[in-house]
Amino acid sequence: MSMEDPQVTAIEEADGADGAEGEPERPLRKDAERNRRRILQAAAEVFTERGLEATLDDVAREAGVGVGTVYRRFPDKAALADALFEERIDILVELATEAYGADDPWQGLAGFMETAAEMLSTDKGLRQILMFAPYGHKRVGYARSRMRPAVGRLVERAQAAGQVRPDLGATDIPVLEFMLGATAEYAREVRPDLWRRYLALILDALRPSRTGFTELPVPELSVDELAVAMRSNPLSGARPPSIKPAAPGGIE
Amino acid sequence: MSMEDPQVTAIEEADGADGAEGEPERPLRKDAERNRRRILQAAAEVFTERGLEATLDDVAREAGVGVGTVYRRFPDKAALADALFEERIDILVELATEAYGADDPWQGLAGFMETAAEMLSTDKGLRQILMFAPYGHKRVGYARSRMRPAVGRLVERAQAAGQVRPDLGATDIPVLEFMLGATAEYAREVRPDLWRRYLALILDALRPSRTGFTELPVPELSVDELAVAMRSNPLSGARPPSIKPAAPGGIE
DNA sequence: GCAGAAGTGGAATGCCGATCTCCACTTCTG
DNA sequence: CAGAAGTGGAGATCGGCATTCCACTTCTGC
Repeated sequence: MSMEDPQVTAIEEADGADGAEGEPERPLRKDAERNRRRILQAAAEVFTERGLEATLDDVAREAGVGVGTVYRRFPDKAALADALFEERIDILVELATEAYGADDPWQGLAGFMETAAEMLSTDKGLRQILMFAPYGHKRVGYARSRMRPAVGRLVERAQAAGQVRPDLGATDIPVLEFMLGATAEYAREVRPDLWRRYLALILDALRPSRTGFTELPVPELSVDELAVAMRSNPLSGARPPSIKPAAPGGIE
Repeated sequence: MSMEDPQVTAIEEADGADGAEGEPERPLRKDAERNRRRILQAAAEVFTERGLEATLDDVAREAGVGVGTVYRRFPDKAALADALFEERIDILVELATEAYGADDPWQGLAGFMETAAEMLSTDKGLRQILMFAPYGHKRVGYARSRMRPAVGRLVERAQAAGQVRPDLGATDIPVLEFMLGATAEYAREVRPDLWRRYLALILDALRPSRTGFTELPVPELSVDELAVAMRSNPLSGARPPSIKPAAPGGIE
């Protein structure tokens, strides 16, 4: 039993993501409430787009408020991110569960993989939270514990139907999703949907055997696109210092 | 036009990777020479292991010299990295070329993909230089321009032999290698060779059709391993501040 | 319509980690 | 053995970011 309905959207209802308050209610002032919503809204935009390395100043600017205001509502960055992604993680878990309802076992699995990849590739913040769990260990751990059996069932059912190779494991799914997410990020600037090509490839790999191959939904990267993807990628902690200050001691 | 023969190995011959000297020679003092070699050696170790975000202090410590000494030999970090990875990039290019010599076209392609993935998954610095090109644009660009046709030939030959699906493009190969490299990094602490499992999967995907499936060489990640991989991953700029200094006079 | 509570902006603070410089000292070489 | 070459490593400098603080503004209840 969860203590809160997981249906509520983070944007509208999350109140600091703690839920261990002695005080039941304390209606915010009208303007404050409006600002709180703006902040969540802005955080959604910024974290989704640029990931968790975006600063709270960025969020504040996007929201049109000062940083102080952000801190008045959320104890720290982690709390904000946590509140924000709660909903999305729940959606993911729900997807895995629902997919079991599909008539065709293969469709259930493949469809889930596609939808999940779709979410992940759109949402850099979600990707980071799920893949690297920098914040919200509890929430993510909980989500995973619900996800695991759901995905497991999905895989096993498809295997039992002879639609998926028997040597595939349940944990392969998140790893494959990780690969797709990484690819999406890599190609984001040139081809935001390149991951679909590789999902199709992977799905072909999951079949126990096949005659012919699935048509790939997206063309390969051109050589130039590949070059741009490489260059434009802001990932990795290894960036050359923007501009080197010349020797400072020289003149005084 | 490069002003130096790209064949020279970085460790033994690179001298600062500049090449714009008026002086043709200036033999280093014996101890200096020894140190220079130690530095390259240490850099190889450190950058390979921890990637380019390792600091020059790390390199210096590993080499058993002071940072100043490093700076005396290499103008800056980029120059050191550049000198260091030159050789490895060349090896990669050579591999692609050699693979064309294989009798079986499929073996040529598959073997190249495996060897390349092997190099990439072992060497975080190489991965970063190739995938994200933070330094050494010129060198990497040059390497790519030689790699492209070699890989293209490899793919086309295998396709002509009916061993690879015809909708595969040459640029798919580096992208797939990227995916494998990312996976290797992800699972590094728990299972350094997990990428082999996914390479096998991908290779199955590349066939135009198949009866049965290749046995996967490495078992799937256990649930615990997956959890550890997620948690232990130092990637991504979004780390929570190690310890928060409490507010002075704060309660709790 | 007003007092004071609640809320606000954003400059300022503090922290951290990284690169690169500087120079008193050590080691080599002729 | 003198002086040139080389060395170490402390610390100057930079930049970026989370978080705090407080003078000021806005709302709300009466």
